[in-house]
Parts: sequence; C-alpha cells; structure tokens
Amino acid sequence: MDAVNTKPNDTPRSMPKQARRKQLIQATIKCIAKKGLSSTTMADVTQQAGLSMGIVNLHFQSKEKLLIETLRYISDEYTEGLNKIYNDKSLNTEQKILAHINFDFSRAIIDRNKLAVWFAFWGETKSRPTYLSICASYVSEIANNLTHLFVLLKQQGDYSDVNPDLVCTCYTALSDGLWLDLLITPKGMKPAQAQAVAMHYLATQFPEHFKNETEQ
Amino acid sequence: MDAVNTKPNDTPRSMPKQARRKQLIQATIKCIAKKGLSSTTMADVTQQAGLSMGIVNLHFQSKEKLLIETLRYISDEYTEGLNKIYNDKSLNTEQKILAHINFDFSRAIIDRNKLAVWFAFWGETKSRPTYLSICASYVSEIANNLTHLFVLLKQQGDYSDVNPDLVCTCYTALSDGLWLDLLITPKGMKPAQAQAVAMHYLATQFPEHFKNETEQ
DNA sequence: CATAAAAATGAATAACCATTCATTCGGTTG
DNA sequence: CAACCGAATGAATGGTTATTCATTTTTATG
Repeated sequence: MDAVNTKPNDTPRSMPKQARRKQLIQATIKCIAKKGLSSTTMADVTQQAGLSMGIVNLHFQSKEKLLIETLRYISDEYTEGLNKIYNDKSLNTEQKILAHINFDFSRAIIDRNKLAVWFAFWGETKSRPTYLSICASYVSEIANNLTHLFVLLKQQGDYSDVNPDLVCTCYTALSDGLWLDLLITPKGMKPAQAQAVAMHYLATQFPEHFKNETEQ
Repeated sequence: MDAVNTKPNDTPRSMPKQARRKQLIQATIKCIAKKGLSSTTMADVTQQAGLSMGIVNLHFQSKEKLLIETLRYISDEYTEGLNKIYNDKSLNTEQKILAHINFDFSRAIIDRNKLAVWFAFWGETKSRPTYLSICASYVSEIANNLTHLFVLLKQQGDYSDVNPDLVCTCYTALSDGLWLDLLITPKGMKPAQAQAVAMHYLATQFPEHFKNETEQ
C-alpha cells in the first residue's frame, strides 16, 4: 500500500496541461515496470498518479494514445540527451564519444523501470506500425550522429582499417544487448561493468584513444 | 481471411498430447507476432490453431501457463541447438564457435515472429518472476558453454590479453542487440549483415582464427 | 464576492475476454 | 457392430476493463 504517488506532492489544477501529461506518462512507466505492459490498466495508471479514472481519456483521448506518448517520451529523453552531447561545442570528438557511452549507462537511462518499457514496446513493434516508426526514427537519428563521430575520430589516428558504419552498428547493438543484461540479470551485471564492456569494444577499434582498462 | 491454420493439415484426435500442445504453442507465437503479447486472446490462439475455444484450458489449464510454456519452448529450442553444437565431437573449438554464430543468425532463430516473442517476454520479466527465472537459467547455461570455448581458443594462439568471460559477455550482448536490429529495422539490417558484424567483433579478439572479411 | 470557465471526478455503461462444462465427436476394443 | 472413453467443442458465465459524461471542485476574472 506504499508507492502510490508519482505526483509532485502538490498538483494544483492550474498546472500546465503538459505537466499533467508528463505525470501520467511517468505513472505509466512505473506501471509497465511493475505489472507488465499486458496487464497495466487505466485504473492502475490513474491510481499510481493519485488521480481519478477519467483523467487519461481527458488528456490523451485513449489508452493507446497514452502508450504511444509514453514510448515517444522515453525515445525523446534518449535522443535529446545524446543531441545535447553532440551539439556541445566545448567537447572534442573523443570526449563526445566518451560522453555518449557515459550517457548510455547513466542512472536515468539504465533505470530498470525504463528498460522494461523499452523492451515491452520493442516486443510490440511488429504488430504496431506506430511503435515501429517511432523506433525507426530515433534509431536512424542516433546512427547518423554516432557514425559521424567515428568518421572524425578515424582521421585522428592510424585507423585506416576502421569502418565507421560498422563500428556504429556494432556499438549500438552491443549497448542494446547490455541493457538486456541489466534488465534480466541485475544481480550479475552492474552498470559500471556494462559500461566497461562497451569501452572494451571501442578500445579494439580506437586503441590510441580508448585505453583498455580491463582489470580482473 | 488467410493464414488461419498452423495445424499440420491432418490433426487426428489420436495424435499424442505433446503434439497438440506444440501446435498451440506455435499458434501462440504467430499471434504474439501478429497482434502483440498484450492483445493476443485465447480466441486468437485457438482460431489460429484451427481449434475451438476451450482447447487451451484443456491442455494448459490457463492462458498464463500457455505463455510460460511458449517462453520455455523458444528457450529450449535455442539452448538445445547450441548444446548440440557444443557436444558435437566432430567439431574442434574454432568450428564450434563458428557454428554457434551461424546458429545465432540462422533462419529458425532470427525468424521475426520468434524475435517478437523474445522481446515481448523480456519486456515482462521485471513483473513476472517465472519469466525471469526461465531467462536467467538459459542465459547462464549458454554463458558457461561459450566462455569455455573461448578459454580453449585462447590457448591456441597468441591471445594472452584476451579475457574469455568478457568476450562471452560482449559477444552475447552484441548478438542480442543485432536481433533487435533484425526485428525493428528489417529493411536496414539483413541476417548476413548481422552475422558479419558479429564476426567482426570476434576477429578483434581472435585475429589468427577469425579473419576479418569485411568488404565494402 | 459572484460568476464563469476549466479541470477533475467516479459511478455507470458497454464491450471484451478467460474459463467452465454439458454435449458431441472419433477412435478403440472386444 | 456396440459400447466405451478420452478428446474436442462452443455457448454460457462471470469477472474485468476502457470509455463516457453528468456532477463537483478549483481557479480565474471583474
């Protein structure tokens, strides 16, 4: 009978519409993590948010639209975090790549609640074109940016054999797979360890820049 | 109004119980791929199987048990395929690793219907202890076997810097991430290409054994 | 303070769905 | 062929759930 409050303590009715939507989306994330996508109900979500039954339909029209906005929310959070790094003029190429990896395994991203949401939606992409197109668009955006970073880094060392496209595909897949480890073997795989695995791969491609620090 | 028949054309009532169960599990896989886990109903599954409503409860007691057996089915298919390779006396270490990779990207495994099922269940592991324990057990079984192969291969070359545990974790995560690519960007990522990415990683660790054949 | 507008409520509704079980079907046995 | 028995059927049941909307509560305005 605990944990029934995603609401920011005081939630006046005057708060902007967007804030209430965000509150409901965050409640949805918690519910999907707690009960699974297939058995989160409107009642669960609204109760988690500390609000009443009709509220979701008021703000999102339907459950399906709430789910779509939830997927969009975590996609946007991810791509915006990466874009901020990519656009940061104070970082050089190597630093941006390091920042990218740090971000991929940061608290906000590898939160198991959110990981559960990612996988739940991925599992439905085949049957929901809307989910698929949201995923396809963030995937291609990120790939473009990251590949470009690898192209730049390639020019800064003896890396004639490196294929930036391949490295981007490989790094991205590796990172997704490590997220799975963090989700299903939380006791066996810690965030720092996952990040070390990702670094290990980059060290194979850019040894002059990313020292292999694997100890033990 | 097509595709409503997973049943092996003739399905006499006399067929062994196990065969009917398998038929229903295969129908379940198709339904999860077609409609998503969250909206496959008993009616969908039984209709897909060409049978009547009550049949699932007759053979599995409940929908939940059918789903558990479906997860177990694809887990077993995967681990049994790998164990067959691992136990094949006619293969040496290098050949076993190659066979493992071939298997990971073979038709039967990267079938998008089954990939959708994997991800759907992974998305529910956080809320379903039973799903989690099934996943945890196949993960550790495979890791043990694959790590052992890397230990053996390490002894067959100048690989003193290679960490077999790390390579196993990295390869496994990479392979899972590539499955995701095959699921959500089927047009951008082909099976052969995914396999090439996996080979590319292994070539970084065991260059004497796995030549890097990346062209283009 | 009075009034209007906006936001939120939650009981009622209608649709949906897993499960049950009396009945039917098909194969086997003697 | 008759009698039997396990397998399969599918209409009926009861519980669940998304959605609606008349009502209430809160905020903004003059």
